[in-house]
Amino acid sequence: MEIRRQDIHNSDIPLVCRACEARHGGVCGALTSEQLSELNKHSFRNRLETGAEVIGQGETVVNYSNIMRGVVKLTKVMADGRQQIVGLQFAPDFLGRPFLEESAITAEAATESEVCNFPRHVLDRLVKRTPELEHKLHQQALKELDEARDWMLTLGRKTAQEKVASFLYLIATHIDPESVDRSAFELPLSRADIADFLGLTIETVSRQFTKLRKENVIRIENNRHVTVPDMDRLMRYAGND
Amino acid sequence: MEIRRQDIHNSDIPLVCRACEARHGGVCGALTSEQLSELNKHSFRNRLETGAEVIGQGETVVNYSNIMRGVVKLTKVMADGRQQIVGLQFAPDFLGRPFLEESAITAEAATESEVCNFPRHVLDRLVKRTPELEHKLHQQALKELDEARDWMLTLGRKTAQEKVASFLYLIATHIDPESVDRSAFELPLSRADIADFLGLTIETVSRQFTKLRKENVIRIENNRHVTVPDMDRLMRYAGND
DNA sequence: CGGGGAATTGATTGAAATCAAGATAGGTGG
DNA sequence: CCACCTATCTTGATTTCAATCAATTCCCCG
Repeated sequence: MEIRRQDIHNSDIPLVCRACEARHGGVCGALTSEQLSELNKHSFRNRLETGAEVIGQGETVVNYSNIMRGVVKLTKVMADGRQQIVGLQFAPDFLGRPFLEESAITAEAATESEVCNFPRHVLDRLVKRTPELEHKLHQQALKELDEARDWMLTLGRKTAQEKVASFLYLIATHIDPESVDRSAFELPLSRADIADFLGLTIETVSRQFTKLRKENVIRIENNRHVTVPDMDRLMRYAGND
Repeated sequence: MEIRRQDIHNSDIPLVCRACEARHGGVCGALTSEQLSELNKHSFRNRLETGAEVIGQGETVVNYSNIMRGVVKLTKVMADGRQQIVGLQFAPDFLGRPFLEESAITAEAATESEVCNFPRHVLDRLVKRTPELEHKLHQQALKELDEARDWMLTLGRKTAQEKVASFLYLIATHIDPESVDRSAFELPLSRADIADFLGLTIETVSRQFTKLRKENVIRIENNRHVTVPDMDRLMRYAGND
């Protein structure tokens, strides 16, 4: 039996939006089909190779984006090159800092990705007229704030082993929100990126992976493919209760 | 010559709100005098001793607050007692996590403080009807997110000396937003709190204070009173370009 | 003036960084 | 299809910065 979608006038919804996740979990869900059409006139989608920069620290924001596929990392760099990843964004997250001209962070594709972009001023205008849209953006900002504060505890107080386990747990629970089986996944980040996310060096990350592997907390194949036999055990290694 | 205030019907504004900072920099600025009166019917102010808890990690949120005076610290604790301060809030900041039943953090007074509380459901209702209020809350969430991410770089990548200098710089620039002279101030946190904010131990914090003092970056009197002869120099010690 | 928590200082240990080789894997061209 | 090349990752040896352990010393308060 076929389920009828809630969209009454499905045909009014732009073709490219129909299958887009951002319309369900993401900010576009706050828009009427007319608004979606309007926004769509000014939007464009593009594919990002791994490492491709969406926006750089200190640059002027011209576009906001929705992540349609892939993982985007948000980084901050110090003058001498020390780097910290301050956030990871997964589809269908909104990408951008509303109400600020200049970006305080760099956003770049951690994996091969696909994003949907719209000019800043177009969305800003739409936000002013659409309380429901501002509410969605507000909700996402609060979610990111919760995540940032969780990570501050990890950065400030956890051991290297707990940090690496925390990272694996984070990826297991975020990489594919639809999947029931979270025990097998591909790491979206290189060892260098993981180190920058955890405030560690590549070598320390590698050593902790080896230790977790030897203690059968995880299995690793081909550097990137991870299997977790017991998720609760991983959580305990992460120091989460 | 006297300047006329922008409030047309100043007499309609609740007495306790008239002098309150939150009406200017804070969220109450988004409200009409009628809304302010309505909210005021359900609000109550109270004084907090140093260390007094506003809300505990895992507890149900019944009130939101505005900080009228003082400094409030937001902390997260691990099961074994390790603690991390994940945010500092200064007057006239809004205190609370909209749209969530349960608090993920503990909020407690870092200094003797004064807050204005309103029931969660009253403000939640008001937010739904007042886009301008949600906008204010959204702005504050984004500000806190920016600050959290700045601090993640500090926690993940800075040395103990840079961390302590970063803390001093943060306090110098936040403690009294009105003050032109930011070179002398009282520390709102004990050494233990500073350690929990920086992801260090008390001893390391103390040693770094001593080092900064010996290198004439700061002067300290009576443990809490700090003078900064050259703010740019402090900023360099903090690793901020 | 004396008691007690907070802060400093000192000695030592330890976890992660750094320095330095190797091993593995993914990609390219013969 | 295989050999080679180069990135990426792992492993090992050593150093270093901050944690830990242990006394004092300093203030604030009664």
